[in-house]
Amino acid sequence: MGRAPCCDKARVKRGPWSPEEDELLRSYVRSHGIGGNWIALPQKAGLNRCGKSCRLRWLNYLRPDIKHGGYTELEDRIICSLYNSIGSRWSIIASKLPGRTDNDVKNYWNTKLKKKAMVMHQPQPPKQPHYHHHLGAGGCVSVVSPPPPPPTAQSQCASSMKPSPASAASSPVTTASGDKCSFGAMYSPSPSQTQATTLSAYTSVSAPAPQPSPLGELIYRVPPPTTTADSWATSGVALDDIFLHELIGSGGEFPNSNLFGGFGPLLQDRSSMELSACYYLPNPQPEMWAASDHVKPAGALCHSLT
DNA sequence: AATGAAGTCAACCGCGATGGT
DNA sequence: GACCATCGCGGTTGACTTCAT
Repeated sequence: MGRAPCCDKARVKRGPWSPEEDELLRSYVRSHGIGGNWIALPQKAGLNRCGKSCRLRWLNYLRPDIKHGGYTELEDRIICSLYNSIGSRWSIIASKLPGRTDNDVKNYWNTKLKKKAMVMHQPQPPKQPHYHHHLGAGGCVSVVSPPPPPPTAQSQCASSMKPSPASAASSPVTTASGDKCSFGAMYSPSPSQTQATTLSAYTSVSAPAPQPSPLGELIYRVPPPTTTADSWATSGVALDDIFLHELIGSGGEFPNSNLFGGFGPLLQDRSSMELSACYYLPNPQPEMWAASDHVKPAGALCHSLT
């Protein structure tokens, strides 16, 4: 037995919205607000549309602060980085991009960014350094071997081409041992790099912080690329770490406690912890691990990514 | 100019989450 | 706790546009 439809599909108009319908919805929302009930809204607004359709139209198109197209390189990086970190959680990703909607970001990823990454993706050359990871009890990793070459935008994005498990919030990379880790783990900078970049991102900027626009804050935190060519390579490395912090929340509390298995509270003390990676065990529950140093924890496993 | 392929994106669908009763 | 209505999300579809031949 199927779920009852939200409205009588035979009686409501479907398909593209006319300018008249747009104006009806816009003017109704302007004068009455949404009123907390999208299902009842169409009738009140004089629209022969399903409530869900009205909601979608408003959120994705009619809202006054919506931006369409014209994605900047920074937005590309944010999308790729967040996709690497949390997977296809478009609403979360879109929330970091003022004026962008989840639908828009999703379309942009599916039609442009993903393809770009696939085209650019090159198989790893045989002589790759092995990135040894210390696996803590929580199943997380920290890079302790010499850092890999700086990733390019393409390589960073390309890793996202691997399908994400539906329940895990990232694009996993399978290690030699069969465990999975996020791309951020693979390309975490060396301890000194991480520290320097993270410190730079959080504390070394002397200019006053901009106003609370999420994107503004990100711009503030991410060191601006010096050239177009190195833009991804220089700031992309740190982006995952920055975003993971970002996701934990400025006060240390994780905005979505389900993400990363609710490990946010462990990460409150930034001064002594380095957020190193997000690591997935065969258990699909993703977990965050904050390492206070880079010494292999007792009983930890060591991986080589091949 | 015609036509088919590929790309784009608004809109739809169905499901899980959430909140009220 | 069960039930119901609604919301919000991610995946998918299909109409339209652009490109290549």
